[in-house]
Amino acid sequence: MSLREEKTEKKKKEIIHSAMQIIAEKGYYRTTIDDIASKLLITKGTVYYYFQDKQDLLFQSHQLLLQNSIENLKHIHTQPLHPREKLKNAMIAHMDHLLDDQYGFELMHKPEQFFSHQQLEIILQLHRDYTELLDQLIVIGIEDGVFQALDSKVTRNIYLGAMNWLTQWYDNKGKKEKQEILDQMAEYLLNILAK
Amino acid sequence: MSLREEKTEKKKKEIIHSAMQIIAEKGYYRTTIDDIASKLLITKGTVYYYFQDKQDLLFQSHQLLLQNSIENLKHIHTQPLHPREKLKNAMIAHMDHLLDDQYGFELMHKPEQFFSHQQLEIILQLHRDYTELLDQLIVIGIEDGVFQALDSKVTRNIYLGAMNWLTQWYDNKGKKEKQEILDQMAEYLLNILAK
Amino acid sequence: MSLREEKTEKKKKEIIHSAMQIIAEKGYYRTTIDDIASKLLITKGTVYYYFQDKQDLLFQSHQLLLQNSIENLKHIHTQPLHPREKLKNAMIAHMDHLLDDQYGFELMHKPEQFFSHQQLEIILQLHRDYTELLDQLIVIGIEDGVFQALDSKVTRNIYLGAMNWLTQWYDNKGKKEKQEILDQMAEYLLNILAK
Amino acid sequence: MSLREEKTEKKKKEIIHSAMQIIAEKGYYRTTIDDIASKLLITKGTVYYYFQDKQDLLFQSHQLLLQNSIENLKHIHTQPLHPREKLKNAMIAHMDHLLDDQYGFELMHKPEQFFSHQQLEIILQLHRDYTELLDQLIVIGIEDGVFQALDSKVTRNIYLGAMNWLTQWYDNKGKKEKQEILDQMAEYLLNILAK
DNA sequence: GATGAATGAGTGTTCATTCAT
DNA sequence: CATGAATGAACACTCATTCAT
Repeated sequence: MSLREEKTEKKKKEIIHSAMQIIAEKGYYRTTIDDIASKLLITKGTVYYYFQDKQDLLFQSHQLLLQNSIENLKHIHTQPLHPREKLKNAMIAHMDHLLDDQYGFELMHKPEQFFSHQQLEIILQLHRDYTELLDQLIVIGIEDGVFQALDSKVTRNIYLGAMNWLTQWYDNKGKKEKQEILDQMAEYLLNILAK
Repeated sequence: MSLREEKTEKKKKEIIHSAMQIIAEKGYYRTTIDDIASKLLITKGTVYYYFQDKQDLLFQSHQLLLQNSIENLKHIHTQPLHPREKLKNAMIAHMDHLLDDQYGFELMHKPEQFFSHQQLEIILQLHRDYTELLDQLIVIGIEDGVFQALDSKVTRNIYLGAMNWLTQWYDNKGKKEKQEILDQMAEYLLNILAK
Repeated sequence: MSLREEKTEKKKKEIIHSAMQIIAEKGYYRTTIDDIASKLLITKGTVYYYFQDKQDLLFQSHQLLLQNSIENLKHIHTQPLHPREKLKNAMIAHMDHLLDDQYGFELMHKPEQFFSHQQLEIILQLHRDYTELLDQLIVIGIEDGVFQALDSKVTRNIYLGAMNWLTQWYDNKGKKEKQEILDQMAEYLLNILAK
Repeated sequence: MSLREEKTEKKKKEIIHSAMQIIAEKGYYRTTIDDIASKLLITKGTVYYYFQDKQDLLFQSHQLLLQNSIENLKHIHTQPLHPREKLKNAMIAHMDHLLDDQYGFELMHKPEQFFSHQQLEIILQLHRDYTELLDQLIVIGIEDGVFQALDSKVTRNIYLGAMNWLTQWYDNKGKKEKQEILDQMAEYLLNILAK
């Protein structure tokens, strides 16, 4: 990658980051291109220089987010840990990521409303990749006899729902430490699979 | 209530129902008043005859939904059943309702973005009423020694998240019967509290 | 006039009166038929029973107002007074009327914007009748040698402008009594014609 | 001021001028943003690029008008003329301005109906500044013994009313020359203060 | 006579998008 | 590369008006 391309890439990430923050706060429809631009002290036109349109910006943001999450999961897969610990780590990483970047919740809900057909294909593939990795953690645990032999897909969906919902009720001014809550959540959820 | 008032009330409910369906499909911001009206073969003006504005329509819809859910839960409370069965029934009723009326998911996410301060007060109170009733079902089970003594609030939030997420992945053309899925979901979730 | 017609006439005047008050406060365009109706605890439909449309209501109100003013002036004409006193009385009556019924000021400004062609004819005729009567009071004074021989039309327009402007600055909570102000205004204005 | 800012300023004034003309003709409420835009062969959107909303456009127009008038009056104050001539010049300038830019009459009537609280503060202050300057011209004449010692505020209000009313009856196709009429008006009005 | 319900044309406003410079 | 200016398609909302009952 040339220096120029790197610079471009860096600028794009800046814009994506700014967009993600504002969309997380205000939601996709309430966020204007102006909001995103003015936060970075640039103009609307500049955003259009780097992205085709609002949808494209959203798409690239979402894609980046998912790719990062997948990388995370892959990394966890490679670690030499007990299946229960691996799954627990995956869940905690998921929630951690979610709370840092509250963004995206809106988009996980009916993504077909936000993306074009082509984009949707890619997004859904990434979703599948992510859930696949999650499923494997469950399946491995079952095969190892660590977990009950439940339906891995239903279980995974329960996990995703419960974890994603965290942004609704997590109170960062609450008494408990964040890590304590995430740990508790993970433990409770692991109860489902416990023998 | 006079005949005329009843008719008005009926019409309002018709509009609310139409609105709920379209908002469930397309989301609040993509739904126009025209969409809602033309589905009922009436005009925009008529919608405005019954509701102050788009927000008011949304508010009244949401309020009605929550009130119905609360009634449901209250009814379950009065039934002479084992705590485990009560909680299971409550969960199944929640999910059943959700799948019938997919609406509302979007709104549960950051309701402060959709409602005025006054409206928000009312909505949040109804939320509290609902979760309170759910919590009680958990607490009673714990006190009766049927459930583990987990944190009822965290457990309840796991339940709500997992259940609300169902609309994301439930496939009504899938192999399994709806009732079978709901039962399975409830059973898995009850695992968390199982001794 | 039959009893029924009288009742109708009375109701029309009620509506006209209500309309005049609100239009005086809020202006023609900011006043809705609903405003006028609800002040009288009747419905929009009822207003349309008595008047063809908003314009018609406005027209009839304005017409009534002008007719009353003309009657006033005619009455002053018949009184056995010194020309200066007659003119002064006419001015004070004009201002008195204006302050009671602040209405109409907006309409005197470019009436062609408010009325249909036919209506305009009638309104303008009434305007002419009124100014004619005012002019005569000036002319008589000049002929009697009481006033300077100024251009009566220009003088009359000065008088009308100065008087109609009163609603802009008259402060009914001010120190001076209303009658005192009106007297002072009239005296000052008479200075113009004074020899 | 940069070239670009100057261009922007120029464009804003163009729009203001267009708006003032149409509002003078049709009144504020009958004037649509489309009217204003299409007169300049631009689109509605462009108007909104330069002004926040219709009210803002109105406010800025009115403000400009008043500022110009105040400048005029200040200039007259500095001239080495007899008090009577100064006042006469001020009156003629006022009327001249009014006839050129018929606009604004509607707004002087109950400005609180057109402007926001903040805007109103500014507008009223400008009104006060203007009338203050007018009052001074009267007071100076009185102190110099040129005028009768009448109440300067009442006199000023008579002057303003009579002058502003001119737009109602001035007929630019009439026999008399404009300057002749304005001179006559001023002379008649000065009669009031004449000893 | 009176009303509640319904209408639809009109208008202000927003905002993603384009493009010449 | 970046920007300011301009656009126009949408959309929420208002309100005079109509009409069946």
